[in-house]
Amino acid sequence: MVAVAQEPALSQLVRNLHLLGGSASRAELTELLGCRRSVMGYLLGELTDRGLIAIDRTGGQAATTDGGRPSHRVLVADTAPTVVAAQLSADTVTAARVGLGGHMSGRVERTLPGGAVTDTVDTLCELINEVAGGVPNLLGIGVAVPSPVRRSDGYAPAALHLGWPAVPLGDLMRERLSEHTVSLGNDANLAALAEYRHGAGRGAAQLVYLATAHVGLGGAVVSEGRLFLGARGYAIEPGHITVDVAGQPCPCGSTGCLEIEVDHRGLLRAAGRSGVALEAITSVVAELMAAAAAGEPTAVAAVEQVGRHLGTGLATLVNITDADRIVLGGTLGGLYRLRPDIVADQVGTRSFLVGAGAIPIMPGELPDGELLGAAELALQPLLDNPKQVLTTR
Amino acid sequence: MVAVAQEPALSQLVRNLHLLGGSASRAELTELLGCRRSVMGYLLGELTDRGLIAIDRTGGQAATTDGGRPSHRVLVADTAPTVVAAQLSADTVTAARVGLGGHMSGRVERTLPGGAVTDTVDTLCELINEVAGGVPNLLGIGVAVPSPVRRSDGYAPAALHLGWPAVPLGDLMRERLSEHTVSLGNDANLAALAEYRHGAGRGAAQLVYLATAHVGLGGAVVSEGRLFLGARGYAIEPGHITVDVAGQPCPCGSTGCLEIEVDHRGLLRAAGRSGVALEAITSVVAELMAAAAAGEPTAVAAVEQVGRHLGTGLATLVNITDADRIVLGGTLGGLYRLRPDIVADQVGTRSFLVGAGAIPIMPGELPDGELLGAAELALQPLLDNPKQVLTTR
DNA sequence: CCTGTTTGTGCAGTAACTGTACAAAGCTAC
DNA sequence: GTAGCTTTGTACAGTTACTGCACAAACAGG
Repeated sequence: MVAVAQEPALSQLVRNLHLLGGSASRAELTELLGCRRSVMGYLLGELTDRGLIAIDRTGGQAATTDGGRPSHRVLVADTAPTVVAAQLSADTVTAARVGLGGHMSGRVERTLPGGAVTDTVDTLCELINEVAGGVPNLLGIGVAVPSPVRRSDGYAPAALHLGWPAVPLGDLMRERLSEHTVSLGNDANLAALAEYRHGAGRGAAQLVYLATAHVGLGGAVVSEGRLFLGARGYAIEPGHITVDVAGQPCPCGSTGCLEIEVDHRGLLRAAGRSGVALEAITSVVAELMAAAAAGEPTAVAAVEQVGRHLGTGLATLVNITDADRIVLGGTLGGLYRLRPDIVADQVGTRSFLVGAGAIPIMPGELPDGELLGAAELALQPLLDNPKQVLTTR
Repeated sequence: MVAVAQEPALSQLVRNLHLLGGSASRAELTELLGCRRSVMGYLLGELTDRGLIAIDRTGGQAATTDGGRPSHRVLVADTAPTVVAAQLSADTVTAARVGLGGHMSGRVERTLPGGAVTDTVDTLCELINEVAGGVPNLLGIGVAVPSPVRRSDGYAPAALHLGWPAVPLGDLMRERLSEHTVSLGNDANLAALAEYRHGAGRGAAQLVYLATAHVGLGGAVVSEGRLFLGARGYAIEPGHITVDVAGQPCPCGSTGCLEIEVDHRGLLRAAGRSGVALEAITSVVAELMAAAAAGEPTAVAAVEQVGRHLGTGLATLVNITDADRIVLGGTLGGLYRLRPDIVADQVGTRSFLVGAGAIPIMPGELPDGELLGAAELALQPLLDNPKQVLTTR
């Protein structure tokens, strides 16, 4: 209903190369951009001059040569800029290097000792500095955070699941990493972005993503290729969608909220195992999922109940967003794999205007989606405006 | 969190002129585009050559001359293309001519006789042909429809409030208006777009719009300047957000849905006046609102109850969209004017991360928002790509 | 080695701006 | 009324980012 203006060809080219994993044949790219071969020559020349790409002319292993001249291979060059991605979760911090194309290397993980906010930020930034050390052409640092994050500056107004008050997380990190550009994003948002670009969400016009991690529930929408962030960056808090009016009371004052019914504690409660200590939740949930997969009746019943509630919540999100793809991350992906029928049935019967089965539901494909998404965030300037980022020569 | 590529200057210029009502000083436009005066000269030359604008050099009534040379006035030319906007509602059809800048002329309205779908479409298209007759440079026809509309082709999967089955409305209209480009959109979406561009939603990053018309409830979101349509165009059906778990049963199977509680029938029910005939609803609601304004207790109580439910529903929408502006159209705007405190309180206390009063709520400013929005839809190609639309010379 | 197919390249050309220097138009003060 | 100031429009010579065409290169099959 509302069209868009065409975007600069160079940016399109870099984005396509990135989405193809950093390697593509020249002919393939020409096809995707819909431009002449001479234009591609000009564009590749620009990028080669700036050290972003290298071209392999040997055409040795050209897959499909229909009798014609084999196409050159376009690769991300060694001299191309790289980013460092980091993830903060309830009990660990992770960091890795990621280049254009989305390939991750040097991944390190560390257990959080707990303690004050500044201690955690210190640990996180130390890990980042370790990974960033010696990286020659570091474009920036992207960080995935398990709390709402203000888009303008990375302020975290309420990191509930970390037990934190409002924290100017962006400022704290920039103080400690002052020589680099630091961008922060909510972990569910970033995982959704990663799935959209490199995983189960590829090609969706309107992607709804939902995931459970350690505690709580995160969600995101990628709409026409862009994260739906809202005015401040706090959009899509799916936790308090009502899925069962006769359900559990929620601290928010309502009952049967999606978060309460389908997060890890909700799943354990459904299996009659309330009161598991926070530290043990991840492993107990893993056991429960294994038991359900093995057919243990209590576990199966819990999965079924949570699956129904999940489907109900998804239907509400589908009605609001008119999604054409649903991706489930974390434990929700495993849960869906066990009983796809229950989730799909709820979505089909409760969403208006959409026939049952019309919306593909799939588990997330990326084990490190949050981390990869954080890299996407840091790579964004390169994708949007390659010329500006790659200072000439 | 995700930046955008800059758009072509010519398109930006046309859009700015449109948003300024079709008349602006040259200096003002230069300031808005952030370009040099010479660039503005080039751009205006292009548009003048193509007959879109005219320049008034007399500078007679220059408002602010700080001692310098007064700026020329840029106006939409008589030779500029025009569109015809039409609106289909439950009991009437309306049409008018609209030009760049959003000025409406030749508005005509006709009562619908009822009858089969094709009769209604006939009446609508006859009215459009009347208004379109003799228009010299007709760019296209935009139509606002009180039902979901598929963005790809204008198919209406369920025009519930018209009592219609699924109808290929776009095809039916294009058959009858084959010489023109016809675009269809949902009326709430289009009213929201109009309020965003010309009314109470100006400047919002994330606008939530909600309105009641004859029967039912419509909603829309304008996100970063663009309508949030979803994959097919069916996004933001706000009618079935739960606002009162102990509320009225809804045909959808749930209870206390937003639509059931706050649409015209809900308002009348709250005032103890169920069972008003469909034809009389509009006038009886008007009476009720007048009585509430005059302080009549039953009417006031009804307004208060509906206001609370409205606020609850808005809070849910705010939590999902992270809005920074709420515009209420139709009767909801009047209701808000009567008791702004009740609505604002509910929104403030029930939306996470946002302090009370942080989100400006305002009644719609445009009495013919749907119609104006339909014009926006038809004008869109001109705004997006002026060069392509204005065939040279 | 010739043919057919597909692909890369050199180069001249163009659309869409951009920057600078300068002229024009108004107001104010003398 | 004209000099001085401010702000604004204009002419014109670049520059950037492509675009189209003609041609050469690389491979497969006969």
